[in-house]
Amino acid sequence: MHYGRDFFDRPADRVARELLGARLVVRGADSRLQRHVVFETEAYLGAHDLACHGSKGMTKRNAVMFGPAGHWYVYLCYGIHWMLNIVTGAEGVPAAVLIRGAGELVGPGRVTRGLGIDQALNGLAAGRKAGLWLEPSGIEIPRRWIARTPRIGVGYAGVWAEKPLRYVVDRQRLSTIRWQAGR
DNA sequence: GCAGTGATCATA
DNA sequence: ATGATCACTGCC
Repeated sequence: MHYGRDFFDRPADRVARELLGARLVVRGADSRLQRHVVFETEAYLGAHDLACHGSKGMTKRNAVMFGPAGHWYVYLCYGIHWMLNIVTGAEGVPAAVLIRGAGELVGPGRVTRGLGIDQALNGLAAGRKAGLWLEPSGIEIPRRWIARTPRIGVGYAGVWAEKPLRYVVDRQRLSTIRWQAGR
């Protein structure tokens, strides 16, 4: 079963860390499923977080962030790249987790390009109906394999640019775990 | 190291 | 209507 609203209805930094090792599952046009293990995420905490889109109030673009947890927030960046986020926390709190890497897809723009994701998913609840969801892997990632760093590309955000809200698990080690788990 | 890309948003 | 901005990528 996939992660639902309860899992995402928590602080974004907590969700971002716990999504490491989870599977991002997409149902393709041929209805086959692709699974990609999430290895990099970033947390955007809410209106007080100056790197977060929600910090400037609600707009047409970011309205989904203010809605219920567990919905996809997808927007276009630099005119080319779709960014895939999952909304977290209480309704009215504009928080989300950006999925920056999963499986062989390294980088947030490559994740969406690789999976064929665009604005059609924006606002949909993560799940079977949307054709894209997250599910537990059952694998516990050792805490010491997780690196926390400042978020990428948010230099404009003052002190918030420095907060260690990017979570990365070493991909080499991740592949080792999966192999040990017998897959 | 930096150009490309175009929707979005504030300003008018 | 116009101009600045931008949670990035690929090629120099």
